[in-house]
Formats: sequence, structure tokens, C-alpha cells
Amino acid sequence: MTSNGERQARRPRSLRADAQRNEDRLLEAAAAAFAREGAGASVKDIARAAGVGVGTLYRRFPSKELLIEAIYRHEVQRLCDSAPHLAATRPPVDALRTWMEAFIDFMTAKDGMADALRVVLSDDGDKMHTRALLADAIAHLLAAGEERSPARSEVDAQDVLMALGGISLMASSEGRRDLATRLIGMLLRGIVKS
Amino acid sequence: MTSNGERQARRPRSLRADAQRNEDRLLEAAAAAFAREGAGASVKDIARAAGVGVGTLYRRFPSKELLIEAIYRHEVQRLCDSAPHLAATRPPVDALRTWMEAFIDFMTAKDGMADALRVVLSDDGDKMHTRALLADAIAHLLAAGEERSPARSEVDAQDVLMALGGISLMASSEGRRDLATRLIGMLLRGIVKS
DNA sequence: CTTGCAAGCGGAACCAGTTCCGCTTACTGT
DNA sequence: ACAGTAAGCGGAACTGGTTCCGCTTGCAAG
Repeated sequence: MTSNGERQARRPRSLRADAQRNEDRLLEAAAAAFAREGAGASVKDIARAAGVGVGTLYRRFPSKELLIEAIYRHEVQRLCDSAPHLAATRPPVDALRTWMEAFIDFMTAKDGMADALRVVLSDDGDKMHTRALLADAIAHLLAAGEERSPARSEVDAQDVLMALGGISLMASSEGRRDLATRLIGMLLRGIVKS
Repeated sequence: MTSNGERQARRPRSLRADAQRNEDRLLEAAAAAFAREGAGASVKDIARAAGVGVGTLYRRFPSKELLIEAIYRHEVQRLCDSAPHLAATRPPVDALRTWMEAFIDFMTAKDGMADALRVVLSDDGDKMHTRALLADAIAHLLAAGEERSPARSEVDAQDVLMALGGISLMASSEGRRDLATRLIGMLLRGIVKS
């Protein structure tokens, strides 16, 4: 399930062999736990299932939220990768709306991910990567609109990302998906040129 | 500092005398603690300062967030009360924007209040009161606009409240007040008639 | 091989919030 | 006054995340 070579390749972090093995086991155990019990799964249980102490888990993932983020990193990546295609094949506003809906679907489906956003979107260090990824995807969609008219030029991708984050937070704690759709509607009207 | 009669009057809850005294002490201690240490103040300390056990605190305020909400209830009330006056004395969009800024100022100034929002805005039981209060204030501002043109009629006050909640959450965890102002700008453009 | 030591490890300890339940006490009716 | 009882109380105990630190070990360099 977990390819060692691939991980090595991504960033030459030169972890000690055992450390690398532990990280893999942790990710595996955490993914299983979150899938089974949702974000409620306890870090102690995850550490135990991975056969390591909590200390080990915490050196690799400094908080539960960052662990969650690590688990879903691939899927966030995929979500972001889908933006250019959308921008190329659909009318700008349509593309933007579709992507936003996908964003919300993702954030509300993966239990705990919406809360992890607060950490991920806050600005320092490692998390910046994911944050930038998301902002770029949005920037792409906004830019596509700008040429063909719909997006206001003064709108900033970071701001839109924050707005989406807020919507995710509310939608996930209320558990009402339709609310999110309506809020996206408002947001879009606030973004596109009048 | 705490008027017994007033509290009695608000809702004839007929608490046992000692229970009432404890509630007053708790509110007093909690207000002091939050003012001094922010939302980080521990419930145990608050209970101790009030001279009661934690169990007592929890029977009256089933969670820390609800305690926070109780502390700031008066101020939320005042915020809501200010809406009609704004609506009467300013151009609709202006009134709405001003109120929203005040909302955010409040939520970001009172440490922990933004997080309490998630509980307060979620729909069940007692909290409904505060939620309805806020929604009414917004409805008032929206209605004022409707007559004189600016607000889209299909916009729902509850939705706007949720949007504001989301913005508060993001702004408070980012600690960047200017972000909130820009997001309010977007929201407004999404609300008023094109 | 040996050895030095940074890197890594485990898990006890800490500190939140929250729950539970046996004891106490303010009130009510007599 | 007094007793019966529901309402209220306290705080130990539980659960979760997070920190800390003394011990272990993979991995060169000699």
C-alpha cells in the first residue's frame, strides 16, 4: 500500500531508515483509523496501532490537525490539479462554481478536514505548501475569468480561499450541505463583475 | 455588580436560592477570568474562584463555549439592538456594512467568542435565542434595503449570519482584521442587487 | 569491527474539558 | 418545628491532546 521509493523521491529528507518505516506505518494506521472512526479517532490509538509511542507520532506530525492534513494531502493535490482542466473546458463562472462545490464536498466529507483547514491556512512553515497549492488553483480559475470578463480584477485568490475556508467550517459544523451551496452563490456574485 | 431582581425577572426560572447565588458568582468569576487571561482561562480555575465545584459550573453551563456565550450575552444584545437605528439613519448598504464590521470587531475582540459562535449558531435548544436575535438584526437591515432597492429579495438572513460566522472564524484564527473587511466587501457585493 | 553521537524513540506526566454519582441542603407541606 | 424529597453540590475520575526527557540505535568515520 505504501511505496517507499515514491516517498523518498518526493523530498530527499534523508530520514533514518527506521524513522521512515515508522512514518509509513503511522500514515497507514491513521488513514485506517480516520476512515473507520472519523476525526474522533484518538492519536494514542493510532500510535499504538502503528506500533510506536505517541512521542514518535508527534515528532513527525506536530499536531493532530497536521496529521489529518498529511493523510489527505494527495486528495487535496488532486483537487487542485483539476482546476486547470475546468478552467479550460468551461465558462469561467461555471468552472469556478464547480471547483468550489468540489472543495466543499471534500472538506465536509473528510471528517475533521474542515477544522484542519484553520491550521493549514494559517501562515507558517510547512503547511504553506498546501495553502499555496489551493491559492494557485483558485488564482488559475480567477485568471481564466478575467480575460473573458467575469472576474473582478481586484479580487485576491487568498481572500477567496479564506472565504471558502469559512464556508467549509460553518457547513461542516452545521452539517447542512445546501447552506454551503447558497453561500457559494453569494460569494460568486461578490466575485464576478457586475 | 449583579442584580438579583433583574435576573429573576428575565425568566422566572425559580432556581433555588443557593443555586442562583452560585450562578451569579460563576458569571462574575468567569467574566474576570476571561478579561484577564482570554479564552484560555480554565474552567477549573473559574469554578475555584467562584467557590464552587466544576460539577456546579457544568450543570449551569453545559460547555465552556456556552459559558462564554452567557458572559457576552448582554453585549450581543446591544449589538443587535443597534441594528434598527442604523437601518433608519443610514443608506441601506452603508448600514449593513457598518453593522457587519461591528459584528466582526466584537467577535474578534472577545477572545473565544468566535469559536463559541459555532455552538451558538448550531440549532438546538437554548442557544436558539441568541441565534434568532442575530438573525433578526440582519433581517431588519436587509428589509430596509429591500424597499429602497439594494438587497436582493432571495437573500436569507440566516445565510448571511452563517457567512458572517465563517468570516469571524477565519479572521480570528488568522488575526488579520483587514481580511475580514475585504471578505465583508465580497459578501456585500453578493447580497445587494446588481 | 568499534565507537561516537546525532537522530530517534517510548511512554509517563501534564493539563485541558467533561461526566458521574454519592452526599447535602433549601424548600414545601403538615 | 419537622420530615421528606427533589434540586443542587463537589470533586474524583476519565478521556484526549501535547510535552518532556532519559534511553536506544542507525549510521558513518576511523
